[in-house]
Amino acid sequence: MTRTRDPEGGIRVAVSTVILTLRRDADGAPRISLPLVRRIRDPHRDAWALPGGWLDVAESLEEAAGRTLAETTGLAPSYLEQLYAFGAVHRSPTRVVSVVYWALLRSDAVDAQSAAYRATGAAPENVDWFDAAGLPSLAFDHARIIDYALWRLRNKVGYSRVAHGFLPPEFTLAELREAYEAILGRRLDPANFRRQVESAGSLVPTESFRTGSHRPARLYRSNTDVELADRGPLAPEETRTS
Amino acid sequence: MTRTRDPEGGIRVAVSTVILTLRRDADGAPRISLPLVRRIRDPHRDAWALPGGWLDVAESLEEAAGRTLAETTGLAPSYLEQLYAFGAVHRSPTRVVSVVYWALLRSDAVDAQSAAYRATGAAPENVDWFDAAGLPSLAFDHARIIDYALWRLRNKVGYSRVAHGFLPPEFTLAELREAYEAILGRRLDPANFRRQVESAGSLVPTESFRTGSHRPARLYRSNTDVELADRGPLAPEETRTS
DNA sequence: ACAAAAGTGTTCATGTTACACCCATGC
DNA sequence: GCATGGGTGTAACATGAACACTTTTGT
Repeated sequence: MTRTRDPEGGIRVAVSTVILTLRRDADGAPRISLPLVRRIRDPHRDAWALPGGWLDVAESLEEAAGRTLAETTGLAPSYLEQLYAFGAVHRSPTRVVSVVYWALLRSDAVDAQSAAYRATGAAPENVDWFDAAGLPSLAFDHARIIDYALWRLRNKVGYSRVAHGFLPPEFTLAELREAYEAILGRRLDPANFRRQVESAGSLVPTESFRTGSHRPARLYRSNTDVELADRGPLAPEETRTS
Repeated sequence: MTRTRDPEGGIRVAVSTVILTLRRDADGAPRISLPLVRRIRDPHRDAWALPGGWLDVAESLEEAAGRTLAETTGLAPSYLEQLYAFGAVHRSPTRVVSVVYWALLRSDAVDAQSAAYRATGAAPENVDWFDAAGLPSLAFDHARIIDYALWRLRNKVGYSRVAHGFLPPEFTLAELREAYEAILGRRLDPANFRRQVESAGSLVPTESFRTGSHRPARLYRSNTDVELADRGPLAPEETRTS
């Protein structure tokens, strides 16, 4: 903001979002899954790309992320965080700076919305869900952006409660552990996992139990006194759709 | 990138940088210090602001950060990382999305450059250095941006080698510890600090010693095999000025 | 000799990992 | 009854904080 030359060089600002959820595969194991949008115009026509769009003058970055998220999935995220601003000169034929967010969706909400779309036949067009481990070839630098989002998720799960963003309000410890295992890509010891999350103080036990197989498992709630992740001094105006 | 309406709403992209270094105060204790620029036009004329400028069509975000950094300090950073993209609608009278970076400068390089400026009388105008703990009132949302940068630095120092970015190629463990202490704002046990950084494998002992007071202290080098911080899958094109 | 910083050793508390074991349910 | 996941106990090990102690210099 100290330069004198004309700033307007035809740089456009786009906002895209890496939307993540857990879906169970054929074996019943949860996998990280995300929606992609098939592009209907050049560049990269017909290629799969991250949901996103141009930033509107009247909306904040986070509002734009929430908007395209709703347009793509019909849902509001359980967690939304800015990932990175990508601005390499040649990442698109025209000059575009993409501010990318990443979001978590509750898997039960995704399933319910999918069922509703099937019932009404009103699903968004050109949107499909993909297993994060088996993505098609993607437009622009979106493959690397997704890699980075998954890396951030794997890191963040170690020092925050973001994994709760995948789960409904009540869940068993096995379900929470399965979420961690899907994110980290490795099995966790159930006994040690229990003690770690219990001592973290982020869980509130309920008096309900999930029955149906073997010994019933106690249901827990997320402790809503604590945010899913510490955003530091980033005040609500910048981190909330408000 | 899926929307149909006209994208061009007069949104401009600025790049600013929180430039951090260590300077010794009157007592000889190192303090985090940063350069600010006095604004010469509205909005916020005469207020202090972060160094920055409009993003040029032909330069990447990181190049823009490096450029304003050089314009402000005459130096290249020892560490440079994107901090956050700020895009609240009313953070400026006109619509501006600011992609903010944070950078570390070696304190010896800053001192040398200051001396050179004094010798030649060619110092950049309207630039002054401030102790991070005693900042004046700032333009826009820049005070909060600096808070966030300092928070990020404090966090990152715990799981990376970023503190080395403040120091010359050779330094004593006491100097490294002083850097950590200035960042964290608390004293560290010299004995435990030594073992922790030694076992981290990021230090290479030399055969030289810093003499002059009491028992000579061994000089160390940073292990250049490892980056100052793990940037994950963000490839060089996005993280380097190249 | 003494002060002060460099550097080593030791102890205690805490957290992590591995794994043995008991518990409660569906079948 | 027995298989299976839910849940508890425990020992081994790694990590970190606190602090006593030795070493080496300048004065």
